[in-house]
Amino acid sequence: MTKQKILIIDDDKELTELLTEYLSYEGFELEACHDGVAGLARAYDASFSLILLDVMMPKLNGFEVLKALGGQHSIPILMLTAKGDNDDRVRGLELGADDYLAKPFQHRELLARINAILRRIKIVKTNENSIDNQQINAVILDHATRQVFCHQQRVELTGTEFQILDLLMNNASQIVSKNLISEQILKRKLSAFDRSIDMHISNIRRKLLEFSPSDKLKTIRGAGYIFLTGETDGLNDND
Amino acid sequence: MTKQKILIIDDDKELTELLTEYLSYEGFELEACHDGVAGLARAYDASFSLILLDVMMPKLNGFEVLKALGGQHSIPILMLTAKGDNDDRVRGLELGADDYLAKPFQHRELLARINAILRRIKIVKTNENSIDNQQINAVILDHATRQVFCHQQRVELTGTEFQILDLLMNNASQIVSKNLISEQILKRKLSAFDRSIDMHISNIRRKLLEFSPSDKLKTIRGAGYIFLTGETDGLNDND
DNA sequence: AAGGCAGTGTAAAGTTTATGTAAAGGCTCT
DNA sequence: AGAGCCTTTACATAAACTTTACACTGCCTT
Repeated sequence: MTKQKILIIDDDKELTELLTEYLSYEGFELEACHDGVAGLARAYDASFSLILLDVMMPKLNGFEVLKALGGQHSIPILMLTAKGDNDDRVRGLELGADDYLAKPFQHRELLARINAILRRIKIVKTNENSIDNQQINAVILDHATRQVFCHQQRVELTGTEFQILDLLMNNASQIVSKNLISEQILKRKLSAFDRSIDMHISNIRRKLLEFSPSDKLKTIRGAGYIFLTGETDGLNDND
Repeated sequence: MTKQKILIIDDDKELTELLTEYLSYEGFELEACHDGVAGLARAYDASFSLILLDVMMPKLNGFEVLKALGGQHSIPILMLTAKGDNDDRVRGLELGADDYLAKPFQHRELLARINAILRRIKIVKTNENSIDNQQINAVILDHATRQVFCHQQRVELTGTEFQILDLLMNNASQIVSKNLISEQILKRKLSAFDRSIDMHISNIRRKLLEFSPSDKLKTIRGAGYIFLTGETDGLNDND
């Protein structure tokens, strides 16, 4: 997966530099704004995974930024503040912040809180997309018995092949990157010349094609693979 | 919506009663367990929306319960503890807790934190089910499947072309410089006689024109390109 | 107004990179 | 040791990207 981007909105440049260095080291991509107005403008960029928002700032303070974004903002917000009193925390949370950390804080705690928020989002997204026993495009995947059928005929898949097909079917019609497959199924980072995934895909393709005339796995060069739903969803390139 | 259920795991019966009363009043349905083993057993009931987990408990402490549930548990967990020290908090968060609140706490802060977690989950679920497409000037860009449509017809773009079009559409009606395109998409500085961007633009133009009579990419000599919105936004000088 | 120049459009050639797959190698379990 | 599975190697192929080359366009200079 690509690096997750974090937006820091804080007028303390020394702090933003420190955090940028620390969080970059932890694998995030950082961008800093030094006042509320600039920060608010950037906060609409959906490519950010999380926003670190200071309360005390020139032009527009943290609470005002929160209000402007509205309670339903889709990017999670972690508030940072010098004042750590209870009412302040509650106010921030009620205005839509996801968490609240009082300065000074230890970097490790900030990281843990960031990860907690991102982890929860990831879990929710994963659960939202997974179904237990599904049939798509003549392929049936039975989790209980770990069997796969294609056009009512049994297909013999290995464990890894089953998991990859499962992942692809859970995200049918959507691109699934090799990177994701590697991390989710093979439990390792995808390294430069690793061809394992290509091989597994190749094998799944071959086995499914034994019982079906059409290739159900579409390659998106440079991006990943898609399990085709079979409805003419615009994915077939010859209609 | 039906009432959301919260599971409290805490051996302090006085506290659980207080919380039960308070949170019931706030519209939640409560259930309490008074030791780790009983709590762990109930924690697998997916009908709970959230778990309040005490650290200091007989039989199995909060950290052990967390570990047993694993980092990917689908029910969010808010830890409660008498010890509020940093290491403890970080440990809890790293083990999979979503938040951490030190006793004694004000009921209102607990409620705010509970709501913050539940709100985030709701937002993510809502977003996940809504499609993340944008349509401008008869061009639709679908991020999930990485497909592009122009006047309802599929346009085959390469990865780089897709990214450039995405960038341009995200800044529709605004000038996007070649420099920016080069740095954002091609990940390199734009050098003197580099014509790559011109080529990509040319290809995107050609592909879109197959399905549309009007050119959607306007060249601003010496400055960059603009994705036209189609409304007469003052950018079209000849139609 | 003519000429020159830098920026742009695009076809075509050249280069790089990603992918498909057979085959060999290696690991693990029995 | 054998079977089964996963990974690596190797090579062919296809796709994408960049460079080259030349025509054209708009703008500035003279």
